[in-house]
Amino acid sequence: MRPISEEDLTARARIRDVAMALFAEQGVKATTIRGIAEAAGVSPGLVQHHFGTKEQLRQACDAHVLSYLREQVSAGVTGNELEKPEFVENVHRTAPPLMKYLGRALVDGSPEAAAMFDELVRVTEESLARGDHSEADHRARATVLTAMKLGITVLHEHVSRALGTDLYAPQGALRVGKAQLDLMRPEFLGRELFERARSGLEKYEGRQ
Amino acid sequence: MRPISEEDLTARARIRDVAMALFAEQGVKATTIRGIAEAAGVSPGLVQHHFGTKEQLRQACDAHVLSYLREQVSAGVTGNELEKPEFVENVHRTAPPLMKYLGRALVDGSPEAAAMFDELVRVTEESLARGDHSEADHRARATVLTAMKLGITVLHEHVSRALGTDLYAPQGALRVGKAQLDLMRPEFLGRELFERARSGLEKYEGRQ
DNA sequence: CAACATCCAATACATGCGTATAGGATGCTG
DNA sequence: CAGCATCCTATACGCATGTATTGGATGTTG
Repeated sequence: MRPISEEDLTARARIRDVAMALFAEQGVKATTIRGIAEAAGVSPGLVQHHFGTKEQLRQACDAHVLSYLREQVSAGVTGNELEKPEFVENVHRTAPPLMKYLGRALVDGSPEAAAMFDELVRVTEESLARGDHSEADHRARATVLTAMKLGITVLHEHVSRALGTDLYAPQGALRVGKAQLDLMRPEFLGRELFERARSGLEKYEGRQ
Repeated sequence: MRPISEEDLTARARIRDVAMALFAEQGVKATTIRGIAEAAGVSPGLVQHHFGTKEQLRQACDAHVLSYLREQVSAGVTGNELEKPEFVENVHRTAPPLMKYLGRALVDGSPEAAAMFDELVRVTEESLARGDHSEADHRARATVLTAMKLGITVLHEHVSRALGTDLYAPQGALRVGKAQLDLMRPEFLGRELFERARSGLEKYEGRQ
């Protein structure tokens, strides 16, 4: 698995990645085709050649995060890749730009991002209902839970500033992860999953 | 206290309110002066006459939410207005657009909104440190707490959709409020404040 | 080698935008 | 009533942007 540098990527992929970064930073409307082209080191015409219109480029970005996230989640959950350090390492290197884009897409009103939000609420609700058969408002709890979780992503810039550390750097992610576990009632992750997460974080802490 | 309808407001205030709503919905860059003018029922020139440039209009919106929020918070906390139903009623009628704007301003990169985030982190951290003199990472907990809380505001559209109810309608706010209390460890609000919040919500529930 | 598809750059064009400017209507003040 | 400030509209201008078009360079295929 060779390290992927920017120059190795095809122009098309480079344009897409740059577009995702700029969309995430400035929003779709404030990002220009010319700006993307310049940042990617190509001509504006090439952007158009590969993606047609700006809207289609945005959809390509949406599709890319969606497929990436589904892929990694299924690899991490169904396949037991989570234990492998190389998997974790790889995720930590490639995920941040995608997460930032997802956060912006949620606010900018992308249908794909909205669908992903709904899906997260659904699986969270199922998980909650499995552990607690009372008449509690699982839908509301699941919604609040995913909104809070994603809220940290959406507000990553402010979180990083308040922390004095980049949220997507190891120390930042660690502090935020532990704080989340501290603040949350353990029941809602399932005691077992909760402990697994805590021990995972502490093992990670030991490595640093 | 007469009910304030749109027509009672001066043109300047009407423009500001419309601008806040459009900025919140679409973002600053995607909102046009002409769009604001049309929605406010005035000419584009008038927007310019009252606020100069689009950037100055944005700053005026920032200043307005800031002063409003500080005013209401101080009235609710230091003054004991929180018990009065008319105060609560008034807040519930006027606050939603301002909260939506604040949420968007945090993502769009307004310095004022960032300052408010930092201030919230600071007071939250002080509150946490007051109740717990251990060596816990109060800064991280405070940051995560405010990011989560504001995250619900920023993602209000998705929260409302997942709930099937407007977050800023009474039932929606109630469900979300209760879910937040359910998910959070009580220690972090302070036991006393926690119970006060819960009883307040339930009293409110009884009214509906 | 010829024909062609693909990748890429350069130019041109129409549109929508922020803003500057000029002028009209209204109400207040001396 | 005269002068003036304020509120408001209409028009115009310069600029940036999305996109269409044209043409060249490169590799691929028959």
